[in-house]
Order: sequence, then structure tokens, then C-alpha cells
Amino acid sequence: MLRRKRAELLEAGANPYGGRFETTHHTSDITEHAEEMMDEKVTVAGRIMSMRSHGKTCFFDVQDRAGRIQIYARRDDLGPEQYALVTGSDVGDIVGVAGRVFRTRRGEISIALGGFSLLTKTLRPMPEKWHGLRDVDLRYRQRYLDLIVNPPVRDTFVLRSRIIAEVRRFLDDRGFLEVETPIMQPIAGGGAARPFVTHHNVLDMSLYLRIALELYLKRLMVGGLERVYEIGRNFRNEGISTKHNPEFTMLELYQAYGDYTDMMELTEQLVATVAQEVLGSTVITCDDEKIDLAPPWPRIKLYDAIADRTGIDAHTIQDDDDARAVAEKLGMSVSKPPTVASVMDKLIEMVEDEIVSPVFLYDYPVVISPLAKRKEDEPHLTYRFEAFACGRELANAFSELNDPVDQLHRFQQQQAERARGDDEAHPMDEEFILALEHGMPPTGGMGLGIDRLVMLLTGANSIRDVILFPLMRPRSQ
RNA sequence: GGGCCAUUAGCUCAGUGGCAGAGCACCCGCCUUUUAAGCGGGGUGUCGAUGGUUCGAAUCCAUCAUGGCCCA
Repeated sequence: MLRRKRAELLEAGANPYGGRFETTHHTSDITEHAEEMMDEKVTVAGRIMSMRSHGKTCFFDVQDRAGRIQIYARRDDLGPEQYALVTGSDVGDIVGVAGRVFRTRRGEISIALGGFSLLTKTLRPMPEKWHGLRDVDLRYRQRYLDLIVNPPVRDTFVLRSRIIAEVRRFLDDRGFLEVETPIMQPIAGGGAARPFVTHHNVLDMSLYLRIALELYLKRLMVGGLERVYEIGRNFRNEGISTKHNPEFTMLELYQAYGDYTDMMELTEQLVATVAQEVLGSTVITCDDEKIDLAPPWPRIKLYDAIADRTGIDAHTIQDDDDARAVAEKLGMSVSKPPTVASVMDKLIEMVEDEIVSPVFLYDYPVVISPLAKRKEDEPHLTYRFEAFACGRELANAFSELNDPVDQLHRFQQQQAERARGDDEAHPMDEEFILALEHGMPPTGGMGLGIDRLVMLLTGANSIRDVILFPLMRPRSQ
């Protein structure tokens, strides 16, 4: 039916796909300053969201990126031809309208239509007008409809953009240099995750999509850039959940001559500042509970938190036998035979679930921290922390390991783990060792999940609600 | 990976063995300040897919697909 209208328009010599159109205002400029603007001539453009034809008059609502405004069309004002073009339009059409600002009898700010241009004809009906688009599958697959019909969705992505802009400003103000490092890497290091593999035809070599930014950014610390950050996409070949999308956006930053305590201060300052700038407050809502992101955040030793939550003294987990005993005692279902690393991960997860207000857990075991500097007095631990809030990990940071000999040793241990079947163990990276051999200054580094931060600040419960186009399986016929 | 739930018109949803339905949207007619406009008329469909049970399946069974929630 809508296709027929397109054909009829073409036949009548009208162009259903117009060109450049100059507007004077956004809808909100008018609705928010209506009193001063009465009788002013304005031009706006947008999509028709509803239509009430009323004999020889017609009302319709036009939505642009700022909001909506009602348009009032009279046949006597427009003449029969223009008026027929108006009433022949459909909800979903994109139009340009010019007219005079006025208020209807019922008090609604409106534009009395003087000129009308069809800019784009829709061939598909819009989702239903008061239930909107609910089907989450359709909302993600056809996000453009979600954005048109569900205003909170647009608000979320506007906020996301502002959050990222504020993060950049915060770091730029502190002398950090924004850099870009390879996304396709011959060795995917810097984290514990399985990578995606691709292939370079001319070089005839496998390349991996990066799982972390870390190892290249640290090379820049060797190179003397002193303060760098990158905001970019990481890719992890793992499951999809409300906390995980295979591609996600990460901030990593490195500060020469700093350590993990500097990173704690920076992290809490960053999050609180961004919240203040974007939301106007550091108080946010997490599952109906109000939490304050204002620094300082409590700092709790990881092992104390684990003991508190589970009664387990994690210091006693030294080998696989200890790990198995703990796994059995707590009734953990660890798929593979439990290792120290897998049991520690699980224990952290148990603590994480109960955290609501922001907290730093610090001093992580060396077995799950192959890139972090070892504690001088407790060599089975590292100068590493993670920040948690609202039941989710938000940031991960450490004093960076800059001893190439220890780093090589750690990589070798990871190879042993890999040989035992841990396919997320860190790969050997000799080029990175070479860089460290040239001397990396003592450095504090921090990684923060941008999607998680946006979730925290927008109150989203699923990562898919803060990613415009989350990964979906192809639609089956 | 396991469990539960969902999938019916463009959208939001009813329909639990007997003619495929409603509201919105859409089409036709009426209506010159309406606003979930109104009034009258019109159903536009591969009931997610494939098998099976049955005289008869949207409905019961099996498998598969996609999605959601919970668990791992």
C-alpha cells in the first residue's frame, strides 16, 4: 500500500526522496520558548509520528532529534493540492514543514502549516503508537526503530556519547595522550580470553583481534610517552550474557612513575567526575538502591573480602589439591578439574555478586595476574586491584610488572597452564619481553569497561542496552 | 552447556482439538483547533520451521531455529 503511494507520487512527478532541506529550529527550541515565539515563522524537519485528519483540517506530530511538535494544516491555507499531499502522507514519512507558531484551543503549542515538503516516503508502517516496540529481538536487530519509538533508548545513547567525551576530557586535562594501537595482532595478549582469528592473505599469516590494549600501550611507556590512554574495541571469543558482548569498548591508561594506589585515586576521581558532569550528581541508582560514587571508595583486601563472604582463607590455596578441597567445600561447579586460578576466579565472582556500593578489592594472587608486579613482602600476591559496583566489575588495575626476567617467567608459567588445558592462559610474547628489556619505567595502569560504566550511569541491566548493535545471530527466515 | 518461558496480521497481544481474532497501523467515506480525536465500512495471515498423533492441529507430541530469564 505504501509502495503504491510511492509509485503514485513518482507518476505525479513528485519526488518521494527529496534533497537538502534547511530548517530554522529544532522542535524543542519552539516548545521550550513558545511564549517568545508566538506568530514567528519557523521551519522544522522530522518524521511524522501520528496523524489526526479532521475533515478539511489535519493535525500531525513531527519528531526530530530534540523532540516533537504538532503541526496544524488547513486546506484553506494550503490549497487543495498541497493539502492533499499532507493528508496523503503517512505516519513514518519524513517531512519538512514551515509555518507560524501558535497555540491551539486546547493549549498545545503548534505550527500552523504554510509550506509542506515530503522529504522521504516510508514503505513500512511504524511500530504501534502506544505500546511501541517491545520485542527485544526486534529492538536490537532494528535499532533504528527502537530509537524512533522509544525515547529512553535515544537518551541512553546520547548519554553514552557524553560519558565518553567526559572521560576523554578528564584524561586530557591530566596530561594523558590519546593513542591508537593495533586491533589486529599477531599475538593476542594482555588478558585472559580466547581471541577471534582472522587471516591476512598477502602475508599468509593468522592475525588475532585484540582482547586487550595492554601490551602495546606498555611498549609506549618504554617509548617514553609517560601518560597514554586508548579507548577502543576489544574482542573476546566467549559467551554472550547481560554482562558480556563479544565486542566491547575498553579504556586503558598508563601513568609512568605511578603505582596502583595512584590508579585507585584516578579511578574513583574519573568515575565520580564523569557522573557529576553527565548526571549532575554522584548519586546513582542500582536496582532501586541509591549509591554514591563520590570518592574515596572503601579499599578492602581481596583475601579479607573472600574470608568475609565464604569463610575461606584463600592464602591456604597453594596448589591444585587445596583448590579442589575448597571447590568441594563450597559446592562450586567448576567444569574442568579445579586449579588455583579457576577457584580464585570463582571466589572473586562470589564476592563481586554482593557488592553494591563502589569498592576496591586489592592485592590479587600472582597466579591470575601475569602482568602485575609482585608484592615485595608477599610474593604470592601482586599490586593489583579491581573496582566493583552494582554487582559488576568496573575496573582492573595494577602496578605494572616491569622486570623482564620475571615477566618471561610468568609467561612460561602461563604456557604450562595452557599445556594443562587452560586455553585462556596468556600467550608467550617475546617482542613484549624485548621491549621490557629496554626498560619500562615503574608504571601504574588501569583498564575500565566503558560499556559497564555506561550501564552504571544509565541504570541499564544488560550490556545490550548500551551497545547500539549488539551481536545477534542472523535472523532465520 | 543445563532448566524454564516465548514465537499468531506491520506493531502490541487474545485465542488450549472444530470457520483465524482484537486494538493500533493501513484502505474507502464523513468531519475546519484535534490529541490514545470521533463516526461508518473494509482483514491485509506460511499461527517460527519440519515431522508426527487425529476425521480434524495455532492448540497435543517430537526435533530444530531465534530470543528472553535463571543456573553453570
